Amino acid sequence: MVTIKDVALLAGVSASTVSRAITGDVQVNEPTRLRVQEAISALGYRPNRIARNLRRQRSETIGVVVSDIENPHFTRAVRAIEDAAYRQGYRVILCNTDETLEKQQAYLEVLAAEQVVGVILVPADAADPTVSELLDMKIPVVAFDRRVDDDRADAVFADNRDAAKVATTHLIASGRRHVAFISGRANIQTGAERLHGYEEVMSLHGMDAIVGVGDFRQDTARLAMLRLLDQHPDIGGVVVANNLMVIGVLEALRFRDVTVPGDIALVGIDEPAWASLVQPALTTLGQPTQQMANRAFELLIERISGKREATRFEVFHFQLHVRDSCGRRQFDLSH
Amino acid sequence: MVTIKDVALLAGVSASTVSRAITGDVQVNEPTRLRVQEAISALGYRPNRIARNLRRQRSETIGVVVSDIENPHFTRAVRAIEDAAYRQGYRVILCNTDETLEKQQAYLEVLAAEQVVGVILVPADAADPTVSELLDMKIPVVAFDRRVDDDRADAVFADNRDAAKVATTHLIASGRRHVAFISGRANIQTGAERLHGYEEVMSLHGMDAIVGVGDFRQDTARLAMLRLLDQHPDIGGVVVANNLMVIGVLEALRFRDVTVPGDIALVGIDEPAWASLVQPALTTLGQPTQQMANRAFELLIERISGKREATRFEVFHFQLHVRDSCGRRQFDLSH
DNA sequence: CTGAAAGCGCTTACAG
DNA sequence: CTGAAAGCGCTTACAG
Repeated sequence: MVTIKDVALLAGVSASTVSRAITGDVQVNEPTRLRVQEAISALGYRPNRIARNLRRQRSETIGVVVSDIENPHFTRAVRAIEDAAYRQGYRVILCNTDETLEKQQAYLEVLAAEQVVGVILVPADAADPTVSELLDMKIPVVAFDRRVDDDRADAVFADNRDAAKVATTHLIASGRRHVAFISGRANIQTGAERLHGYEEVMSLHGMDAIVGVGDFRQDTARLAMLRLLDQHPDIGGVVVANNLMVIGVLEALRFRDVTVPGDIALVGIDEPAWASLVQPALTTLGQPTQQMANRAFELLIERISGKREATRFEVFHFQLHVRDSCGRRQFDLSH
Repeated sequence: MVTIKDVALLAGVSASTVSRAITGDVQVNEPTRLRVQEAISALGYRPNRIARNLRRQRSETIGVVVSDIENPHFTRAVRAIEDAAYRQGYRVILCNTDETLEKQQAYLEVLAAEQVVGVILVPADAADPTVSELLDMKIPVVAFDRRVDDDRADAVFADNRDAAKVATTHLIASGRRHVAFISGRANIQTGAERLHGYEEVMSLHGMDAIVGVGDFRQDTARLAMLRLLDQHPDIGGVVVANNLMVIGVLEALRFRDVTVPGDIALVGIDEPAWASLVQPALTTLGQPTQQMANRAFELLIERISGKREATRFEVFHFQLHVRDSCGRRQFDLSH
């Protein structure tokens, strides 16, 4: 391995000068700077980042902690963050928690030990004290998709309660009765808020809530939907709390020969790439994932660079994409 | 920040002893080990990984370089790698190259400077000399999905030529004539091999190849399919070279009111989560992405631990999933 | 089994 | 503008 000393020797200067020529924040005589550059290319020297980080007491790495990168919402978010990080010279350490507190804590501790400059976190548990430990260490944390309890952390999320309200209202307005809800995990903020939005609209219309308990994953959603079909044969519509569960619900409906939107109208929360490809094309509520991720990164950078002291929450809004799964377009065709 | 010296002071031992008590590879007297442990918990000490890495001249981080994590094939692979890495105590730095040599080189250089212990790489360019530079530095590289030219790198990939052959043969055997191919990038190994497999089968049957040039992305595939429909109104089947392009092709077919499998039968290479949800359900060739990723990680660990000297290539095989988009099931129903 | 010392490869006040 | 020196927080031969 070629070190800064080798470069210094070849260029006939001290290691200090080589260092200054590289970082470029201090004045270096132009001829000597050139000689250093030549020596660097001649030797193929690459500064050892670990040594630099130790000396500077900081890395150029951010931690990105999501529940599961296979969820298209988080895939897109991670991609957007990685893009922005690359442009600004930061590295991204990717962590999946599977919504477990254990993995979240383990990973946050690793990130602290790695001296990351900041963390974007989809919190599995808003009350995790490890988040506060990071903040105590002056490592900024931006919560994504959900909030954390420690109010020193910024947060970027969407109005999940409103999304469920819009979805439920849309089904009722389309003439559906006995509208059911396949919920995500109630112990996770997005899951709880989407459920509450649904319940609120149902109670507003004097209707009973019909909830199938899922956990944001395909398999349990399929089971929940099958059970609901047994218990409530009169279901006329269903709101599904996230994209992965839509797959499970569609499987259940096909298995039971229930037609969509004929027998049951369906609205999915989240907008996956395949929303308009499935049969029938899905009516969805999509959130601006990419913008949200970009904003989360910007907020983190503001903290890293010390530009901002006050905590900031930013709330984004879902958008309704009306397609075929709630029967709306059929109405349009009849005109 | 609490350092090893603070712990040593509180425990009444030297920093060396604290270090040995933590790493645990050298004998430490049980009572002193306990005192050290107590001091560690009392102070909430976490060893600084950067300092450790600098001293040990290696990190515990691997680099994972893919073309685009939004491609479901790579999403799944990255997730599998991250899981395995977590279990073995490694961190994952995620890098997307968008199939460009520039980003690949920039990232590989960053990973070298970060002193990663190994790299799993989906090469955008098999001839990139930066790969050899890594190998020169004794940083093992495992190529994933494709090979690299430097034969010191292990490689895990699937038999892409065979996949295209099976897909094309399946369409011809289903009675389709004028079978077209929507290709990926010909300058990328998987793209070239899939194209060659198609051409081989077509020429074997004395048929003319009908190729729409795509680049593995949705938009260009849509355009390519539209153009093909204009030029060859008699197309009876189409093989699509990857999952993202299937979306574009289906959009084009719908736009032109071409029915699947009535007018055109379709086989997609890759097995995305939505394969059985689209209408009609897609006949696909799926590769065992998760197994491949796990194997790639194992190969990397063998190199990192110095257990193996010889380069290894491992070839996995695609599996045909017959669904509705090539009309096969309709045949079955008629029995 | 334990401590003192050296050193990993940088950066950065401090002089000059 | 440049160099010598100190030091970031660890680990690890070397003694004892």
